[in-house]
Amino acid sequence: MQKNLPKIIVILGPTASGKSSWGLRLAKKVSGYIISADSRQIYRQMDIGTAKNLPLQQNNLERKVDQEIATSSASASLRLPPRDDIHIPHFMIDIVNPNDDYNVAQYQAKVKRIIKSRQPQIPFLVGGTGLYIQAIVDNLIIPEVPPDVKIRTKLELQTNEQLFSRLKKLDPICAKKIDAKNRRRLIRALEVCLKTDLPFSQLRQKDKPLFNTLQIGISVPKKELERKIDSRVNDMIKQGLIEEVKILKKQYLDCHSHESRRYPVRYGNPRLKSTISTMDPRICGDNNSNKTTLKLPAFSGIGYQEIIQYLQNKISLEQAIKLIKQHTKQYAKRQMTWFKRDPRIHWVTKYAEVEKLVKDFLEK
RNA sequence: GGCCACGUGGCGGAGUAGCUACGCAGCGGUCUGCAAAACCGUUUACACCGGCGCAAAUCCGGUCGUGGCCU
Repeated sequence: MQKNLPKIIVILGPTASGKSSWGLRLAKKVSGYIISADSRQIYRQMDIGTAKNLPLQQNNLERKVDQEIATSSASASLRLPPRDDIHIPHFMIDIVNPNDDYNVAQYQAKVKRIIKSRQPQIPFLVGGTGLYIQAIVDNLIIPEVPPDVKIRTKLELQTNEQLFSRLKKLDPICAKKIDAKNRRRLIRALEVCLKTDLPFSQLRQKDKPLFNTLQIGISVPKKELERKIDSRVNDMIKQGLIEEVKILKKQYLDCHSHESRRYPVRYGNPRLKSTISTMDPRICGDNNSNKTTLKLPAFSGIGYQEIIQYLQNKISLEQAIKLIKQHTKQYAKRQMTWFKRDPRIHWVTKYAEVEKLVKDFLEK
């Protein structure tokens, strides 16, 4: 344990493992607060599909408490006895609109600021987006090269092979490690090389850690997790996911009022003749273009893509629900693949274990 | 009962004699400005029995099964 570094506690795990409720319980216990580490809860209006219910309850609580304070005298409210429904502040939820771009760099910067401003209160970083968590825990130095439309537009014209051989020249080390067929990564690597005249591989570094971190992973047996996912998805439908998506679709995807995209998008392999390339993929989500629809990052979220397909009459509701469940399970698996490689994570199965870990960590 | 068609891996779906189809799912993995994304690797098959052929998922015969039409 490094001296003098602020402490943070990370609660991670696959979707539906129960992170939010454990995080909330812990935060109440030690009067901490919560920072969501979830790349989808960032978006406003996407509540049901991103399982935001707990944080939203907390927000409502906040309003309620505010009202109580407003209606009672200040001194009286300060003396209110401790109650179970105390409000725990939640951060990094509802911070941009669904048609905004968002990324790790922005996330990292903002979270650092929040933690700093709240010291010495204990933050609980709760979520399942591995990269976002890593950006904070390992203090990743993300090359300060924001996405550049011009460069990306040009690069989008080339095939994977062309991109790769170019990268090989500019940054052989990076070329060795990169997925040669992953255009998104190829383009970013080239973008950084071209803008900085430095190899991307040299810029990807970790800075000195900013925090003393306790990472807790919630371990749920596979079968049980699958059950939880199934029932969570059923609940989402009951809670009105379809209605939520309808509203979003109408507002952001149907043929009206949208600014042009910040960067161009090409679908599929440019060598194939079926490839479509366009500068504004948000054109009319409806005609045969589910891919187009999905180009708004927020709408690539599980639960949203499938319901949109359903609303476009491409699949039945049953199929949509089945797909949501399937995709969620696949996602959970990917999350585990990511987390597995970090040996610092303490995997636990029972809440009592977590409480002990936290207690020991805070006493150190 | 008769006639016709079809029977390929968990599912979809090519292949009509000699070489891994493929897609999805499953399983494993990658990950530094879109990460619930993007990408990579990979297991499982030719209904059954017999025949012709150097060689059969592929041709012939039969058995079983499925679907359709007819009586």
